[in-house]
Amino acid sequence: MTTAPTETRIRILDAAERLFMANGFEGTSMRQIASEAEANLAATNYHFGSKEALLQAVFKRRLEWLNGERLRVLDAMEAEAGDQALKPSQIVDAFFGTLLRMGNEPNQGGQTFLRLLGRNLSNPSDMIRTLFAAEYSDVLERCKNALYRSLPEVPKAEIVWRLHFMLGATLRHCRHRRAGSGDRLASFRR
Amino acid sequence: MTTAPTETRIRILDAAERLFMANGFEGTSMRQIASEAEANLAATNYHFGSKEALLQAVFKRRLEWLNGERLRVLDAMEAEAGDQALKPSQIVDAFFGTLLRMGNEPNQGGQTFLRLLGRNLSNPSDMIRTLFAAEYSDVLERCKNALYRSLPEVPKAEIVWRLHFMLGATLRHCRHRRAGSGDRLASFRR
DNA sequence: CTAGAATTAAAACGAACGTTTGAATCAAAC
DNA sequence: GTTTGATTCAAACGTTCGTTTTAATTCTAG
Repeated sequence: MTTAPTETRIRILDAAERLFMANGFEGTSMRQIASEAEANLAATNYHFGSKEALLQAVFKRRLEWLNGERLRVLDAMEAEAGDQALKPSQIVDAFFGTLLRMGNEPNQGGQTFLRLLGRNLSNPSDMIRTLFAAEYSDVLERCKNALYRSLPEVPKAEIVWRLHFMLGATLRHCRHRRAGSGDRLASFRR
Repeated sequence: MTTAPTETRIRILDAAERLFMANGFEGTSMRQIASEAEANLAATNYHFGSKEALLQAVFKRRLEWLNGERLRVLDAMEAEAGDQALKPSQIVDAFFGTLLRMGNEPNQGGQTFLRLLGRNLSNPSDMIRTLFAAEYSDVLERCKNALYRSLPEVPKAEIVWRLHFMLGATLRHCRHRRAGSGDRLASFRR
């Protein structure tokens, strides 16, 4: 299926991620990206096809890892819980905690990506919106079901609303976060 | 000095304000602005000289009104207070309250402008930064001095820091505010 | 070794961009 | 009624953009 990512492909992804975050999508040119990645201009279109597809790939790389990690955390939690329902705080931590912990690991582009995420999801384009719908459906469905089971007395529609609000608050946080402030969950524990 | 603003000049300013807010500076073209303002493309450069100068004019129009209003509020407060120092809450309301009340008046572009403000001041360009330094110096100096007098026991450097933090929080609020939520000061009274 | 994928280089494409130009239009002042 | 200055208009300018093409080169697996 997908071939192993090449060295240049990764350099282009990293450069695009950083430049999109710093200057926005329209404010970044393919020539800037190629130059920053020390790659040829044609290589960007060779690997990704178009500028929009490159932005998609930037998001997809991180979201695949992130949502995979979320599912792995849920797996571990449910294995330990046996047939008991998870605690709501566990589910919230699997979903939001995993996201926020992404920005803590040094030597990673997680910090840059989180801010790019916050920047682009405030006014998402149709493209970004559909990409997220596809990429998030699995983990979102699973978290919702876990919450239904964990909070049987709360109407399902209410749970969906609460998730919406938490997502909005988290994106707000991502958009304005600055590097090096330590515990990313602190602002959610008050 | 400055001639009375022409009808088209105002239409261009309004259109630019709304489009810059919706699509960002790089994401908005002069042709879009001219079309939305039902003006000729050349009229935009005739009235403002360049795209950057147009963005500056968008900010300047609102900031001149805003800072003038702030000074008027301070004048009225000090006239009533006689030779007594103003209360800190009064100064804060003159500075931040006036800003936030700007978005409450219907039939005005204040709401749009506040969000444009929040959007552009998170990563301000050099141009925006210098414009703000010039436009804000008067009212900021006066508010700082009023706070020094109002809080003589607090070190001046500490007052400056607190102002910085309040400005940051306010811009965060402006960036994510949505229309029609009523009292703009509610989130500051908790 | 060889075939195929990956990369570089240089050039060009049409489209859209910000900007400029020069003539046409209009409103008042003389 | 003509002149003057401000404003509007259609058209074009040069530049940059995303993208494509062609060819030559390097890397890598069978």
